[in-house]
Amino acid sequence: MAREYKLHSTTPTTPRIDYKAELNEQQHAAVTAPPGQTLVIAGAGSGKTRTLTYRVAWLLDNGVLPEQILLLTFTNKAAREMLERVTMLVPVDIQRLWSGTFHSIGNKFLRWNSERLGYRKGFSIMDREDQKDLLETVVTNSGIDTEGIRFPKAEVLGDIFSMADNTCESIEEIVATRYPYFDKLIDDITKLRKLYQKKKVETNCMDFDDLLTQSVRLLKENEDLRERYQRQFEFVLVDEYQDTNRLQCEFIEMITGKDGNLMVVGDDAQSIYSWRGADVTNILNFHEQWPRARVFKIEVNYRSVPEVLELANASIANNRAQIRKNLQPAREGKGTLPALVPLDSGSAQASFVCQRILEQQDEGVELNEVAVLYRAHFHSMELQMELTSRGIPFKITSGLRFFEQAHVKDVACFIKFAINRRDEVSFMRMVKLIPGIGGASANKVWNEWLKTEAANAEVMTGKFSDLLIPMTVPKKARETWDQFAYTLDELIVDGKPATPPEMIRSIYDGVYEDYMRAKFKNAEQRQQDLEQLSNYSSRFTDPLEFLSNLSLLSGVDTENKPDQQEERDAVTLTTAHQAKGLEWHTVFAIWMADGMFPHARAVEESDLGLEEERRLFYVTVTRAKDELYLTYPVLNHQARDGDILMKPSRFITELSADLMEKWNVRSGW
DNA sequence: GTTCGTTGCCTTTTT
DNA sequence: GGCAACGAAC
Repeated sequence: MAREYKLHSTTPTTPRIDYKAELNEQQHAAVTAPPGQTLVIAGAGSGKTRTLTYRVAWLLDNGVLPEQILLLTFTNKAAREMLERVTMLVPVDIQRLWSGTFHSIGNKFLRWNSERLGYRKGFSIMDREDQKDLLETVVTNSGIDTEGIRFPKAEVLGDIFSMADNTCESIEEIVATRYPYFDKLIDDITKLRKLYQKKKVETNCMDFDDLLTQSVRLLKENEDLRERYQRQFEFVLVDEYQDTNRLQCEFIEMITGKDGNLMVVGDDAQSIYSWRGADVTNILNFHEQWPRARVFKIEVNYRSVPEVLELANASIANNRAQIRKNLQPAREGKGTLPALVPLDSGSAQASFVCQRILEQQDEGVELNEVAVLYRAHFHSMELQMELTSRGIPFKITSGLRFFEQAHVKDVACFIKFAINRRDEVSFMRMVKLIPGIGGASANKVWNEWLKTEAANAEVMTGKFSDLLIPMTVPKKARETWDQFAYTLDELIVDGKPATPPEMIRSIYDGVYEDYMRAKFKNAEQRQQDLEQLSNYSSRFTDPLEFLSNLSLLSGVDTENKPDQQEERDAVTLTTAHQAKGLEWHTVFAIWMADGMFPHARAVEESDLGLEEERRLFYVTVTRAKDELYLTYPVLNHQARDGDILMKPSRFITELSADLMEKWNVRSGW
């Protein structure tokens, strides 16, 4: 006979949450859905994050261990925010929970198991620029004649390969559908892809897409790993499912298993990443892949006033491919309609936005509650200048992320090379910083380096300087070259890498300070960036982990900003894409002119392109809680063609005029 | 042959 | 403002 024995928990018992009281009926149904496969269709502003958060809390509340939960989100920031909210509901050590983007989770798997794929330990991660550099050398060494004909540049090749990876289609299919003008070059492109893949293994580097393709390969080819991970991750949750692609879908399948517990949450009306290979059919045909899946809908919008929501609903109704939803407002109307504001010029538009922001501030709206959204980064230029000259603080999600800035990448390439001594891209970047060394000389020293033992050894035993200084370099470069070699010595102490902050200090003091002063006008500003980088790095003892985080997290500044900066009251400037999941009291959507939004190129592509632009417009307007301004300049001044007459966006003209109020703005004198 | 400054052209969205 | 192509200087 068996005896029942209970082990008392040393932590206080989890407080039971009153889920019924804190959630609406639809949310409650999704949160407490039984195990199995679940699709949650959640409209804009319907408490999608809230639902997922409570789902995680509910699982923990029902005895699921944090380690058994895998939470996949679109950005690392979203994962962090969700986990922070979970801890407010239930006492749990969120470190134990697995959460993050597909790439960061894939990276974790690969760090443990890269040898099984023919890689060495401690591979480097290449960003798009590194990828481009490596592809350039692959093309040059391939012997393929790229002269005369219109041969795709390295960047375009990277896009083609990436698209093939993410959609799990062949090069032939990708070229046929997206790059028909390269039709005759398919053989060359396919050959280059093979060469590139080989080169990545040789240099022990992975690009962003490898983090996923190789993870999927790893799980497909190794039954033991597949079983182990499937057993561990009892509950898999996926956010923003409408923006997943074929490859991510396979990843989910591998990690969940045919009968696993999977909950995906998304809104097909907000699918805006097809250009990156996202496939709306993932969400539209979810039940075909998972026949026993339950479907829940959440159709109450808590965010926006009815006036804003009506405009959004009317707009998205023009799209054909979608799941019909009936999004209902929970809030009371205010009686003011969204504003349609034509302005004379781009600068008038900037002035208008600034003036309205100041007026709003007087009315008690904090700057944190105001955002300006646009289709493309360069749309914000004029506004940035105007805001600066008026002294209105703003924070901008810029085109370049922290890690992508030249000076940060420069410093990182020293660390990368010191750790992965086959990292050709980093080596090249590093030595080309030396005055007098360009591509040709760099190639020569690289080939010499490859012949040394240190390039192939697991651990670095000798000194870099002993190997590098005897090499022949141009006379002009000699002195700096030696200095570089000694700097590298400081990065590896007794075969062990120094700590990240020590490395950064050595690189900066040893060589980079001089370089930066000579090269950049704003050296002061960049020095502060590196200071911040060093601060950030101090939390890591393993440089590899530091580097992974640097390339996979969206940036140091968002991750580790001193409170003062983070809390500072400021207007947000962002692209519509990056505004995903966020909300503000007042939203200005600027450059709402045809050709700008929708973007001219997206319209040329196909009907599908236009529908995606409309979904992006839908995302834009549904960010507004109370006030929405749609502005566009009537005249667009261009350096080459002079003034061009602009028409309002077709997304505005196709709407009934009584959904908004037109403002006639006149300039003062 | 190699490096480096100058000129002219173009500008979507990102993990 | 960023990048490729071109041409001058080493």
